[in-house]
Amino acid sequence: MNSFTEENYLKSIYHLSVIDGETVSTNSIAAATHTKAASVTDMLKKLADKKLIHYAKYQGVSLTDTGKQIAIAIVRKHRLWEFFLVEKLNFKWDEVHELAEELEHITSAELVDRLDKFLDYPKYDPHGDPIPDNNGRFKQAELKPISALEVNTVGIIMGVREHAPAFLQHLEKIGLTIGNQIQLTEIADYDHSVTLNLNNNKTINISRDVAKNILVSI
Amino acid sequence: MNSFTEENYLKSIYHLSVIDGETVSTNSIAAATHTKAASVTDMLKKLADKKLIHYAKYQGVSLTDTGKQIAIAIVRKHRLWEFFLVEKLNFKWDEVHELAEELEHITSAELVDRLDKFLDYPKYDPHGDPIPDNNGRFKQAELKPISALEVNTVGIIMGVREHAPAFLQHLEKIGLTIGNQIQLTEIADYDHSVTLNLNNNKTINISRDVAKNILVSI
DNA sequence: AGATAAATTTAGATGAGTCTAAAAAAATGA
DNA sequence: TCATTTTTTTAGACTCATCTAAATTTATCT
Repeated sequence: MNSFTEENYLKSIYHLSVIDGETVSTNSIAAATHTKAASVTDMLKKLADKKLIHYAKYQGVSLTDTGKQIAIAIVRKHRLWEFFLVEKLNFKWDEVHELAEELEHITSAELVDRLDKFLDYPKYDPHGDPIPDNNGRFKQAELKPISALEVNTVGIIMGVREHAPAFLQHLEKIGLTIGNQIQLTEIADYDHSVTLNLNNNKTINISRDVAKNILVSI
Repeated sequence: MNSFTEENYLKSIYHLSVIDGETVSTNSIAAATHTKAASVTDMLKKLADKKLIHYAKYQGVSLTDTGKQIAIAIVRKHRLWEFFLVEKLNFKWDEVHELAEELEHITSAELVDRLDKFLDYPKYDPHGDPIPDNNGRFKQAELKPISALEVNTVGIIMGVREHAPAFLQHLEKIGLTIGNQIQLTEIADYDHSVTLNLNNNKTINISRDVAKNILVSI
């Protein structure tokens, strides 16, 4: 079996490869796992020995099929537990990420599948991320950050790129959450901040940084 | 915070002190944690430094108030998760112990209390063990092993002393489970095996070893 | 291309938790 | 009681995951 730590490396490599493309750098893994590059190198050798990653010195890494399968299984667990925490235990969406970081390492595959059934096979977690099925299959809906929309575009908020509680609490505070319909009415030339019309007729202004981290379907 | 490993030692010491009385021996802890006595001694020093146990060389150990509080919190989590697994995810009572051994180490106290509420504050887990409330309080019902009953006594099965899947599966097989009413009709002189009448009018015979591990209220 | 900067790897050390083997203390029993 | 057995502790070593500091490789820039 793979240790808690090995699982976290695989998960980080997976997430980074989705964002940064096929191969992932040692430094980016160090940043994601809150460790130092030297520690990452040690672990990469170990994961390569186990044939969970493709690794050539100085060349970055990518997951093998087996490694990817394990990573996706962890992501599945993480998102199902998040859904459970919000839907059944009434946690708020900004409270569940840390908890799911622990729960995702519970080993039993049987448990995950039963949890999935109990929750009635949800397709998306509370942050709008797709939940892989028990074969690891899922489709990422075609989403764009608000920062990439043109003026007058209408969209529905489907997810976020940033899961930090501070960010999610900020969204709560300005009145944005998953499912909201928004229309982009203006992009400021000066700072690229964005003005949105909500369908409760309120108008709000968000910074480019915030706009980059909110994903919509159009 | 305390590590996964430290928590398991505290839990083991707690369980052993319930069975064996106030102070617990190094060897019994080694057996309970599947380690060697030398490893236990090392850990006892560490737990004593943290003031979680009272420890004097060669004299056995007992939990401090703090240590006991932590141990009971772990027991509470273990039993709540077992209840969840059986009641909500439809696991069988012999399947949940191992899973709960992992789940009991999830740290959040908030999570446990919300789980408790979600489950509607259950008083007993699937094996009949009492679930401590969020102040660590619980009452152990007055239970006797069947092996301690006299002939003709009627009782209701309330719990088991042994949680190994093999034992629980054996009970399933011979038709005994929690809530069953039984009447002890005979104790064999030869091997102390016991004959029981169930309230479906079936009669079964169980060995003394099995009788010692089934707890009834009379 | 050559110099400098950045990224990565190696070398050697640390702490947690475990082990075996040997020493020390406590319990047992003739 | 005192010799023997059992229990417990000490001593020293190992693995895992981490670190810092130094060396090496790759990338970048003029």
